[in-house]
Amino acid sequence: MSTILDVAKLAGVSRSTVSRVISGNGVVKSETRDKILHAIENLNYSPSYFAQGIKTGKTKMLAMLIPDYSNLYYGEMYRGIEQVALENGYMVMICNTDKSSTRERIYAEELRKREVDGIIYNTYKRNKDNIDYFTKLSKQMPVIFMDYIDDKDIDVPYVLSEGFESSKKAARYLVSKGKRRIGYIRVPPYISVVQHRYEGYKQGLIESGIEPDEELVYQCPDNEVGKTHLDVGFEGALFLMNKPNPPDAIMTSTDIMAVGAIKYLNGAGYKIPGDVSVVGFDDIALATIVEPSLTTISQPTRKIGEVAARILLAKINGENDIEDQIIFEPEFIVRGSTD
Amino acid sequence: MSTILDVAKLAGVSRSTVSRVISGNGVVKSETRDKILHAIENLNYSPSYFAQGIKTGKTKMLAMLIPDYSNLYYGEMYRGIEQVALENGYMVMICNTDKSSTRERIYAEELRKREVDGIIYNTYKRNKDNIDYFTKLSKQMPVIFMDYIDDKDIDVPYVLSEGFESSKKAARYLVSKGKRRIGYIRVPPYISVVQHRYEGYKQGLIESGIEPDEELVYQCPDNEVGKTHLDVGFEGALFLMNKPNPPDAIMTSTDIMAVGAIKYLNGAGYKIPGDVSVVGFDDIALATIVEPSLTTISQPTRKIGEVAARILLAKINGENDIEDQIIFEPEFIVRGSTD
DNA sequence: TTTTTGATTGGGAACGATTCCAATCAAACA
DNA sequence: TGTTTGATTGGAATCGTTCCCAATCAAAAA
Repeated sequence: MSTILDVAKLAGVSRSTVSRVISGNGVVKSETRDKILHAIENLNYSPSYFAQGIKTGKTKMLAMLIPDYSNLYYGEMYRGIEQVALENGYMVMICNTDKSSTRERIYAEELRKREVDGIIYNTYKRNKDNIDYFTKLSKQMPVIFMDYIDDKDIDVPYVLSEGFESSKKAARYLVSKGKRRIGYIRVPPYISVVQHRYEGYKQGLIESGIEPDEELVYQCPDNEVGKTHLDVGFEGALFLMNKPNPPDAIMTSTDIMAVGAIKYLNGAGYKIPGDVSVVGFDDIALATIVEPSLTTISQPTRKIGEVAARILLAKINGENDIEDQIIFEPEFIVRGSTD
Repeated sequence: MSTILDVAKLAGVSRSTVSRVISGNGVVKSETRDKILHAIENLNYSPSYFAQGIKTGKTKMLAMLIPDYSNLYYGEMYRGIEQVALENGYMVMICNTDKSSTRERIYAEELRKREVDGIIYNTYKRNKDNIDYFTKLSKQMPVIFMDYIDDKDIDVPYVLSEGFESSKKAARYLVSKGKRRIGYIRVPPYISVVQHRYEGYKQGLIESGIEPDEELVYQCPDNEVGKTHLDVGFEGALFLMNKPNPPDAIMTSTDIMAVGAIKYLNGAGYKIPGDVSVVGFDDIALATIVEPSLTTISQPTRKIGEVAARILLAKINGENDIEDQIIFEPEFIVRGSTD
């Protein structure tokens, strides 16, 4: 690999001048620039990230923490992030935390050592220590919280989709379709958008004149590790449908849970949506693969990733006055599992 | 962030001595070592990857090129890689090439600049130029080809699953179940394991006394971009089932294609496996989610990732005499789509 | 023609480690 | 007691950049 010195020699100038054209800081006469550009071309030179990093403190590297690689919601978000990153000469490191708070910390520590320029933080457990850790971290370097909301005035950058109004809408839609016993399968109420979805569901029932019934809500136990949303959905449906007075519709916190529920319902011989309607949340690709296809609330997931990456890059570039708390409006999409 | 000099000062020794305990090269008196370890602890010091990298030329970073993030086969492989990497202080960068040869090159170029220590190369198109590029690259730095096989004596490191024998077995199984018109949905015959699977299918038929019928083979057109295996499977099933004399079983190159086929068959009202049996290849998680669950040939995908990572790390550490061409034997798993 | 000015360019220190080589020192040997 | 030896340790150069500051140079002004 050739160095800046080789380029300088070939172009007949000094290191400094070459550095100026590479980094774009400072002026260089255009003939000189051309000579240097030529030399760079000839030598197939590219500056060492190490040497640059040691001086500038920038790695041109972003990290994305995700709780579960196999949840393609994050895959879709990643696509948006990757696109923006690549356009700007950044690379993205995916850190799969497997829903473990410990692994979040291990990765955070590793990322600190590696001095990544920014962190996109997707968490699942919302462990208080970790939230505090990343909140504090966000004062020192660009960090953006995804899908995290405690109250809207919290002092960290975030990007998320609104969940309350859209869930309310879905619940009301089910009622308008003649459903009366609408169940819900949910993850534990960690402070998060997921809780808002649940609140929206309840509010939707109330506004439709139906009293929410705790009997129709299945919440997966808190402490079961290694269990996927798919399992939770399956078990939730099994649990709810075997009640003395089972639901005629089921809403869930996420699409994957809805797919799990559909899997149970199909297997147990229920007709969807005849016996039971199902509504998910996210609109992942799987939503159109399952049979019947899934009515869901669609987040602009890819867009969310893009926006998060842009905010991060802006902050890295020192633009601190940008808007860094963004809430997207999702869209209710009707498919076969309700109609 | 504190530097090695801070540690040296606090411990009352020189930079060199601190460096010796960090890198583990050279001897240090155990009392001195303890003092230094204490100082490191106190200052929460960790060496700068930049400064280390500039001297050692090592980034402690691996890259994994994958053609499609949403194909969870790669997700499972990644888990294996990640585990080994993390255990050894490495991080893995996932590079999603979206099946584009151009993007493969863009990423390769970027990775060269970033001087990653090793590359795990999953490709889809097997573009000749790129194969050559990575083959040449593999002479200069650790690169491992995944699922790639032209002939077994090719001179690059690789890890893959055998596809011929297992596909043969699956075909024979279908015949033993009374199926006679066994179709196949496949991707174009780029040099690869996928071709071997197809050959195995044909051989299985021949050994069962059935003449392979080209009419029952659907090969997706070569030039359609943005089309997923899922789409191919769907279209393949549609194509085959609407022939004058449709198949009574369908095998596919990959599970995702099989899922696409199942989606069509379900939608069109065929009974699986009564009217048509379906067999996939890979055993991804989706295989047990679809209805009916998918009979398939199971690769030890995670293990494959682990082994690939270990080979890479060995090479990085200069162990060049290790075995670096590994072939795994997959397992035939019977589920609802055939029984 | 000499001086001033602004545009370019070069030189050198710095970034934070690693590593070779020389220096130190105490114990062992003669 | 003087010398050799091996174990530790320190010093200095080095890796490939960036960036401040000083030097150079040509054109414009005097």
